[in-house]
This record gives sequence, structure tokens and C-alpha cells, in this order.
Amino acid sequence: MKPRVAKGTRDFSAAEVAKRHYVMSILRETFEIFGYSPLETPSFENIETLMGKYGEEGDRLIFKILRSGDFLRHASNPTEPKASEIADKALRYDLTVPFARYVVQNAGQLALPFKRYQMQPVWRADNPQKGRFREFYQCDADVVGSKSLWQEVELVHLYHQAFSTLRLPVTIRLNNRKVLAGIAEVSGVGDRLVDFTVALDKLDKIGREGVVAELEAKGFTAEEIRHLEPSMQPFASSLDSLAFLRSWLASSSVGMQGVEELEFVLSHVGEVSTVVDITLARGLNYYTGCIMEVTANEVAMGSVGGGGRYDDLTGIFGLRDVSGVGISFGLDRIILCLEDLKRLPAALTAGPRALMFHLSEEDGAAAYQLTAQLRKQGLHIEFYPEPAKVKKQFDYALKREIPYVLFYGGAEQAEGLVQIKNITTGDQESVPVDQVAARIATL
RNA sequence: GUGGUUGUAGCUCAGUUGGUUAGAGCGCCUGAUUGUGGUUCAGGAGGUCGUGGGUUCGAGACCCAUCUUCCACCCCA
Repeated sequence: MKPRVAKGTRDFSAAEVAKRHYVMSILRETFEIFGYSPLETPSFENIETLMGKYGEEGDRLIFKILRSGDFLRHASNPTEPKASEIADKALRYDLTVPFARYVVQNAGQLALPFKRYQMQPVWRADNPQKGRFREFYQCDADVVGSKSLWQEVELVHLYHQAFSTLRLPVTIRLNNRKVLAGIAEVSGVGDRLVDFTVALDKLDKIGREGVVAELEAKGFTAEEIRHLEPSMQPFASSLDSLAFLRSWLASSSVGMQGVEELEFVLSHVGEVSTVVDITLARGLNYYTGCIMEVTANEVAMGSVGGGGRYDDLTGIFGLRDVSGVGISFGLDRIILCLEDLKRLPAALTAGPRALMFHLSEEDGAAAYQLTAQLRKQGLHIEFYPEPAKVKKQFDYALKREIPYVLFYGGAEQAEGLVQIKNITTGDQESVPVDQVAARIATL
């Protein structure tokens, strides 16, 4: 059989790991600057912790783990066993539900508001396609236990600061679930909010006709669609959108509340580049207030982040009235953007600085000894294991992009000198053995 | 889950209406060149043609199944 990674998964080479670490270290630093603490949860949970939390589609996409041993012993019909009978654990599907589980499980001990960030892989049994995998990292920051809209303001600033540090200019699009509910209410389709928002969310992708067609297909009447149509118009600015919503949604208390929340956030984010976009919907299963999505300004990549407020997340685990709000960074897409724009630092790889040549059997021991000494001085150096042809050792250094090669054979050993050669320029110099590490550090 | 698509050497790919022993470029190994490379030249290794069935005198090619790749839908990051 041919060795290959499982469907929808990836290996990360040294160069790719370096890029991921670079972005993640900036995210980690930013999270901690804003007062978020790290949390890690297990890669799998009890299956009932996850099932039913992501809607009917979600359950299908959860990776279920077979019971150990004779997994069929609990099946009522062994020839056609039910998933719930033969699987008792499941792989983490996102970071938010395990976080909610953690909060409820430790409700007594946590100081509220509780702010945590989490960067771990999640798994989905989805069909892979462009930019979509069955194993991928989520980088989330959430705060629970505070209804204050200052949290939303803070998260906008967190987004801004993280992307500024990454040198990736972005626009943060804002909306509020209550505004969407208000629109549905004043249009007389309050009972079909999800169908409406799922269609509206596609406006930028399939256009106005496309949205209307989808609404028709979902059973909306012509009159209902006519009522909803103002939501599909373009607005010149955030202020225009809000002014329009103010008059349109005047009869809906929930709608007006949404408008006021948006106004509050908008008035406190300062210079940060935000725009109100009432077609923005996002994950409808639990968001209840503000929702936000981040897009890169200079490259068409879809969203590089998103989040929102969920008033009842811990409710699914029996803890009522704990409001949460959180954001997520799309690690893979951020890296793709930075690659496109050539904004990744040039020297990310952490390979060795030097390669000690192994020139002959007799000289090997002394060369290795010097290598060990240089390592104690902190030099990242590799010792070529065989006394191979010099050409071969050069080729190896080139391929591994090791910048300096060291010659320490019989002649050098007699004089107590080391030849340091720059592999790209070809420059070569002799340096006393006790100065080698210091010399390479200055090169 | 639905529809389409892909799979031939380590990599990128040729391979005629089904017909001897399946090719190229790059890479790899050896030598020219016993401690100063990237070039050049000569030689060499490497393939159960994704897998399993089937059609046929004969299958890399045709049919079925399955896995995989990529794309779209659903949904989502």
C-alpha cells in the first residue's frame, strides 16, 4: 500500500511549522496583552457533550470514536448498529463547546468574567475542498460572564491589534443578530429567521436575484420578499445603514435594541476600520447579539476571522444566564494572505547555523569534540556523520540551507584553527577554535 | 450527504482506435574529482500503471466497485 496522510489531513514541514508558529506566537502575545489566559481541552469528549450542539448538519460532521473492545456488545441490532450505541466518545468539533463545558464544570471556581484563549486542532468529517480540511486549527478568544458591550469593543480592538502586528490590514464587518430578528419581525417572517438570514448572507456571492430565488425556493411569498428587499440594498456608509434601520425597525423592540448595540460599539472603536453590514449572518446556531467578520483588504481570501455574542451557550449544559462573546482567527487563511503579500519574515526557519565537515576517519573525533564544545556555547551546529566526499557534504549544507560550513581537519587541528566558509558567497576565513562561536554570531 | 473530477518512477507529466520489453525531464546513486560545492560529461538504480473484480486471444487504456485528489453544492473555519 502507498503511504499517505488520511483524507483531509496534512503534514507540516519545518518551513510550514515555522510560519504557523510565527502567526500563533503573535496571536498568543496579543491575547495575553488583552488579559486572556490559555486553556487546553482534550482532543476528544464524551459523545453526548458534543452531539446536538451544532444542529442536525453538525451531528453528521462529528468524528465519532468506536467503543474500545467489543464495540458491538451494546448494539440492539448488531448487523445495523446505531452510531450512538457503538461510539461513546467523539473528536473535538470546535473549541467553543468544550469551553462551555469547562466553564459549567468549573462554575464555582472561576472568577467572572472569565477570559480564555485556545489554539488547538479540531476535526470535522466534512468533504475536503479548497481551504477546507478535516483537521484544522482554531484560534479562539472568548469571555463569559459579562453582558457589557465593552467586551465587543475590546474584541474589535483585539482583532485590530493582532492584524496590525501581523501587518495584514483588515476590515471588520459588524452586524447584530437582533437587527436580523427585527428585519424578520417587521417583514412578518419572524418565524423563519434562519431561512431568511441564510439566504441574505449569500448576497455578496449570488447577488440580489440569487437571494430572491432562494427565498422563493424556501417558500417565502412574493409579498414577504418585497418586505425583506430593503435589507438587500447597498449602503454608502455604516451611518447610513444605521439611520435606515432606525426608521425601518422602529416598530420592533428587538430590532431597535440591535441598532443601539451596533451604535454603541461603533461609537467606541475609534479609528479602527469597521463597517456595518446587515447581510452578515454567520453561525446561526448560537449567536444572539453582535456578530463580526474580518476580511483582508489587499487580498480576496474570504474571511480571516469571525465571532459574536452568544447569550445562552452554557445553557446547553444547564448553567443559565451566563453570556459569552468570542472571536476566532482563521490560521490557514491568515498564512495564505501573508504569503500572497510577502509579509512573512524572511528568516523563519530554525535550521542549524553551521555544518561541521567530516573530512576523514582520523579527524572525525576531534571535529566532533569541537562540535560538542560549540553546542555548549549555544551555536546551532550539525556534525556530518560520515567522512563522505566534500562535494556531498556541500550539497547537504546547500539543500538544508545551512549558511556556514566548518573545516577542522588534520591541518587545522595542528594549528588550532577552524576554517569558516560562507556557503553563499564562498568567503572563507581562519579563526582560532575558541573564537568560532563568537565569530559566527557576528557574521 | 449530493454532483463532477483525478490517480503512470521520489517529483512534474507523456503514453495513438486496446497489440511486443511502459517513456521523458527533474531528482537520486556511482565515477571522472584521496580536503573546497552549485557547472559539465559518462554510467546506474528505481514502476505489482491507486486497489479489487470484470470484458478480451491480449488492458496503463474499456466496464463495475472501492479508496484517494481537486472542485462545486449543503454547511462551515
